[in-house]
Amino acid sequence: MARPIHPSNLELQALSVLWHEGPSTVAAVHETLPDRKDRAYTTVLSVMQSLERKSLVKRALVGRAHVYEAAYSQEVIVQRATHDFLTNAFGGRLGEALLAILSAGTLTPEEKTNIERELQ
Amino acid sequence: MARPIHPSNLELQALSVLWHEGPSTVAAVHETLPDRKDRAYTTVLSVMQSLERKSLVKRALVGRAHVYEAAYSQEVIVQRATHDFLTNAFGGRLGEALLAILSAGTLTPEEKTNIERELQ
DNA sequence: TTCCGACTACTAGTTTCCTCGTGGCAGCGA
DNA sequence: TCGCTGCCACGAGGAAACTAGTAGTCGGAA
Repeated sequence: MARPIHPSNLELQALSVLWHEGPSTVAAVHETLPDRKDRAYTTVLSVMQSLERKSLVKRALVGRAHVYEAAYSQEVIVQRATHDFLTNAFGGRLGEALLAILSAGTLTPEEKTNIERELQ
Repeated sequence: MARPIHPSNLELQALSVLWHEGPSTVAAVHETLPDRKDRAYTTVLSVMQSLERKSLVKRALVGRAHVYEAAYSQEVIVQRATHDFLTNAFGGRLGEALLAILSAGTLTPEEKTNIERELQ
């Protein structure tokens, strides 16, 4: 069982909640999913269970609720997803991808300086 | 007819071939798909047919072969895919996404200056 | 004790992808 | 004319992904 298995899009969303909010209950993830789509509680629960099956999250009992925690860092998981995205949408052309992302929104000044530093 | 429908990953790859190589036959796309996975000719054919069903490509008969051409520009289609990627993998955080892409490969100097210009 | 609310386990249906095989047609070379 | 080759239409099948309902458990309130 080795390598972290590729999470699906919705699973990725759930993971991104865990990375940014820390360990969370199903209910908390349900509230926080970034695409804000209306979903049943049990739908999110199923996603979390699927993540657990893939060993992408760990689970702990806290009080009556189960608290889920990402098992791998964002860097590790997202690297693969990024590579796929690059290949699928841009045929691997980094430059095009960066421009597309830049035009998808705006950066805070400090993000901007981060990027500029990274460019060197 | 409305909105261009969301292409799947493989469909996106096929489109990226059309955008970069221009109008192409199924055989040409088959050769050129960026992930270089081994696939049957008919698999790629199916993908192209699916794209046509979604009106994402146009088809013309040239000699005995059908030549496919993207019906929408890369910008239009990729914008949506980029937004989804951003939401799914980064909860919408542009900065993180940019850093992830930067660390996925290297830029040519001219891409680099393009990006820097865009940053302003 | 009993009942209610919060949670999870289990299960299942639908849809979309991805994959490819089969068969048919048209042209070309012998 | 016959057969081969290249190309497409059609359709099928399996695997995920996404969705959600139902039933069961457990703790706490009444």
